[in-house]
Amino acid sequence: VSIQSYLNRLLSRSVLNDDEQRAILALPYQRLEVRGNYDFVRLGETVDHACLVADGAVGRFDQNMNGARQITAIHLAGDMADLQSVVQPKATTALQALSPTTILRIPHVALREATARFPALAEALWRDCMVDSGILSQWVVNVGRRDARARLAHLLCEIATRRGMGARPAGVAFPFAVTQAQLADATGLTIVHVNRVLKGLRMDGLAAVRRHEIEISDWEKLAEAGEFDDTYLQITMAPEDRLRILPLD
Amino acid sequence: VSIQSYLNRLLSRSVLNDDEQRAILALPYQRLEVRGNYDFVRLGETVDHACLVADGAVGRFDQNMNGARQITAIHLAGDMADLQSVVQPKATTALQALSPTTILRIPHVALREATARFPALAEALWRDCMVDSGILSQWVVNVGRRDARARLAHLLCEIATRRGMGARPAGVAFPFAVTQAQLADATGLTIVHVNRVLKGLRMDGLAAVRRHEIEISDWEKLAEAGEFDDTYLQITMAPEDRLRILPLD
DNA sequence: CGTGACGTTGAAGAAGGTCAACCAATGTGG
DNA sequence: CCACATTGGTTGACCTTCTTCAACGTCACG
Repeated sequence: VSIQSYLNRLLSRSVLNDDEQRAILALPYQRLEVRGNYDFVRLGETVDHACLVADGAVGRFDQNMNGARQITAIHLAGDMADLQSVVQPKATTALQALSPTTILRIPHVALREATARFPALAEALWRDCMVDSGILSQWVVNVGRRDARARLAHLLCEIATRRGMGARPAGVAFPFAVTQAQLADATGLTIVHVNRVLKGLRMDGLAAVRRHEIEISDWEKLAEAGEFDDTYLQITMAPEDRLRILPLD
Repeated sequence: VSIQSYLNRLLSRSVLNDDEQRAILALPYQRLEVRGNYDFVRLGETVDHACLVADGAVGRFDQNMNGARQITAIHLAGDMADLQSVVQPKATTALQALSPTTILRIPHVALREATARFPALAEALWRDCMVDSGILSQWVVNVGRRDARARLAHLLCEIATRRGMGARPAGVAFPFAVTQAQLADATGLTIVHVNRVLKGLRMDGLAAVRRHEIEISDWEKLAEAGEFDDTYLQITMAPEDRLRILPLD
């Protein structure tokens, strides 16, 4: 996974001309391998680069004052984990690799040059940030208004859909390394309870989370249990709905 | 409250030159009076204007499939309630007035013209969206990792601080109309439990929520109970920390 | 082949939800 | 100006969900 996949992602929601697309592909970066559970962006740190997840997964970690951790976002391969740092370089949350992860660090300077030269790129990046914001908003609903089983089912559906593995008639399994502790931090539950609820989902034949993969056994039932509706992810946007405010030259 | 207050808000975090400031102040708008509990932006609707809250308060409403409602953001006078609609005109959540509210509707066309002419304005607006996103992120921590008392205390501290009423040594009261049902929707609790917890806060002399005002009796204790730290609001940003990526001409 | 990280299970208790009733304030039509 | 309806606030009794604590199992890796 490289910059091309991020460009594809931008193009799935925004319209960019050839020059603009080339400007994205020409962005310089520095490859960084990060081990699991490592904070590669710390709270309060001022960063001069944005982090594109090339492989693995990244969690955005907040915590309350008793040290109880809360994951407020998960970024998968192809996602820009802290695009907002371009306009807000001081990190308000920490970024931690959930498993061994490859990061492409893209200097802010390069992004700023590109957006200054091509305002439509600024627009596309701003839009990308807003999609993340919409996901965050659903996250609030998830922890605020769903019980444990629905929370976990919803989270699994979201991850599967974002990995392109959602809504299959038959069961699927895809590689994804996540611990029960991380699921607990993402759903606002305790590890013990996550364990019990996962057992329930497994027993009922909805889904199984194993050490290195997630298996969705019955998408229909899982989506129903998690009250999942994928529109908020804005993943399958019809070409005519893709946007550009600025003229195409 | 008018456009000037929104400009002030932008200037508290971004650097804008005179022309850019004038462009903001010159934005056209249409005034709209909205009664409490009225959805003035509905889910799925495509809007062609952004809503600046001139007076009153607005909630961003999501809901799960059982109809349980969750407020994912509260916008106060001086806030732009759906700035993200400029780059994403299809509403992913509903906006509802929490009490009788005055909205200034600013046409997207005007905002787009302004940002196309002055890219630094696009930057400032993008940044403003990201501040809201940071608040949203804390909202996840609030509902995910704090008990009922802390959630309510935190919410009251946030509202007070955003109204410029935070961190006073003596007690203060400020006008703010919110029902216990709305507080329940914002904190992911039930009305009954909100009632009991508010009673506790009142009895312990921390704060009192009345029909038309909120009284903060003891800021110190309330902030402690809510684990409140206002940095995430980015309200008091030193002038030298205010940002501009683009050159100042 | 030990050691640490992760997963699993049981028992007990606390936080919060549910149901149901009642009260207080405001607003409206006759 | 009053009868009545409506909305919002308050309280008690009971029950469910989730947490806490504590122990033990299991897998991977040096």
